[in-house]
Amino acid sequence: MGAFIVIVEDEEDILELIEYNLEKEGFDTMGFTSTKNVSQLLEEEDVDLLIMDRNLPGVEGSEFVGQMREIGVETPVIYLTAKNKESDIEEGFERGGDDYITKPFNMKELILRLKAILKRTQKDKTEGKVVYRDIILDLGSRELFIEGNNIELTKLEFDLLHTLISNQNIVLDRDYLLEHVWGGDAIYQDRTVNVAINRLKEKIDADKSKEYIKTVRGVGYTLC
Amino acid sequence: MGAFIVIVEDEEDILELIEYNLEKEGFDTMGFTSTKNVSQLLEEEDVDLLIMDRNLPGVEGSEFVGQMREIGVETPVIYLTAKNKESDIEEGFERGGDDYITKPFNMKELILRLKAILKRTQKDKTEGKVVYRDIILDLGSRELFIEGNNIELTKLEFDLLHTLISNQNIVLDRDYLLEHVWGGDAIYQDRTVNVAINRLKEKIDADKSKEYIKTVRGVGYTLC
DNA sequence: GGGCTATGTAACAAAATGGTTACAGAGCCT
DNA sequence: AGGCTCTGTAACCATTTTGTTACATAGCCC
Repeated sequence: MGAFIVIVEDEEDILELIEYNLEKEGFDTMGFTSTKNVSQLLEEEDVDLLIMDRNLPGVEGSEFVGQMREIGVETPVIYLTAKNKESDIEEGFERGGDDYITKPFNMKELILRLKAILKRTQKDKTEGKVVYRDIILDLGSRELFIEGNNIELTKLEFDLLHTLISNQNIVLDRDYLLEHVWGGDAIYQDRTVNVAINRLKEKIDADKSKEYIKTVRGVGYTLC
Repeated sequence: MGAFIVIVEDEEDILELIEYNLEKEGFDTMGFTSTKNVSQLLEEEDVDLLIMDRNLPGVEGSEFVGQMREIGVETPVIYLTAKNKESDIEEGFERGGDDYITKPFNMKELILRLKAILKRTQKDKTEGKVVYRDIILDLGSRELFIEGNNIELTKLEFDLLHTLISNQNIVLDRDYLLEHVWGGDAIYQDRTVNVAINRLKEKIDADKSKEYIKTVRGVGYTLC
C-alpha cells in the first residue's frame, strides 16, 4: 500500500523528520516548505494524503485546503497545529480537513492516524462497480462480467481495463497507460502496452463481433 | 460473569478504590496510572470494559480511545470525568465512548452502569455468528462449522477466516490482512500471509471439492 | 500499387508469484 | 525441564504472468 503522501511544513527539521519516518513505513513522500506548487500537484497527481502545517507564513493552511476543496480536490488532510484551542480544531474540521494533530506530536500517533485515514479512503476506492455498455467491472472482487459471463483477467489486464473504462470515450496514449497502469518508476517500451492491450482484447472481444477496445492509430487506445 | 476490566486513572487512591470494589463484585481488574501499555493490552487481550479517566496527564483519555477505535479496538468505555460540561460529554460519545460518570462519583452507580454495559456487550459477543455458504463461524465460542461439522482452528486461522468472511467477495491484499489479522505494529513478510492462508485452506477445503478461499494472483485472497 | 509507418501476432525468455515443505523459536501445558 | 502445538521464515520448485523481440499485416499517403 505504498500511498503517496505530500507534506507541507515550513520548519525543515520537522519536515525531514516526517519524511524520514513515513518513508521508513513504505510510503512515497514529497515535502514542501510552502504551498507553492502544491496546488498543482494535488490537481494533477494522485495524492493519497496531505499533511499540512496550519501555521505557515503567508497563506493559512486551512485557507489553502478550503481553496482546494472549492476546485474539487478531495485529498484527505491531516493538520499539524501548535494551536489546540477547540475553536481552531472545529474550524479545521469544518473546512473539510479530516484530522488534526497538535504539535509537538508523537510520530507513532501520526502514523497511526494516517493509516486509519488511508484505510478508510482506500477502501472507498475499491468499493463499487464500473460499467460500460455490457461490461461490468467489479472493483471489490476484481471480476469482469460481459453480458453476464464471468471472464478471468490477470492483474495487469484488470488494471488496464479499469483505466480504460474510467476514461471511456477518451483516447489514452501509451505513455499515459504506462504511467497509470504499470506505475511511475520503471521504464518500459511502447510495445509493452501494445501487447498487453491485445492480450486483453483477445479475452474481451473473444467470441463477440463487437469491438470494445478501439485502436486510434498514431495516438493510443480507447473504449468508445 | 467474571469479566475482565481495565482501569486507567492517575490518582492512585481512586484507582485502588475502584479495583477493590470491582474485585469484590467478582470482576478481574487491572489498573494503570497512565495509558502506557494499555493500548497493547487492549489489542492483544480480551478486555471486556475499559474505565478511563479523561483528565490524564499527557494524552487525553478520549483522544486515546479515539486512536484505539481507529485501529479496530471495540472495547466499551466508561469515562470518569470531573468535567460535566455538555460539550465534553458529547465529544466523548462522538469518539466512541459508551458512557461517562462525573467525579466525584458514587461507586454503586459505577457498578450499576458497568453491569448494564457488560450485559449488553456480552450478549452481542455470544450471539454473533458469521455465515458464508456452508460455513458458520461462531464468534462467541470461536468455533467453525462446515456443513454441520466442527472443525478446529487455531487463533490465527480463526481470525483470518473471520476477516475473510467479513469481507466476502472482496479481494483482500496481503497488507490489508497483515494489518487486520496480525495487528498494526509488528512487521511481517507477505509470505507469512501466504503460509497462513494455505494452512487454513488445508483445513477448510479438506475433503471438499469446493474451494472456498480463492487466490487472486498478484493481488491477494478472497472468499468468493 | 508502392513505400512508409504503425500495429498485431507469435514465440521465447525473464520475472514474478504462489504453493509446499522443513525448520526453529515462542508459547503453553504438564 | 520436556514435550507439545502454533507460527514465522527461508528455501525450493512449479506455474503464471509479463516484457521483449522478430516478423507479419494493416493502414495511410503519394
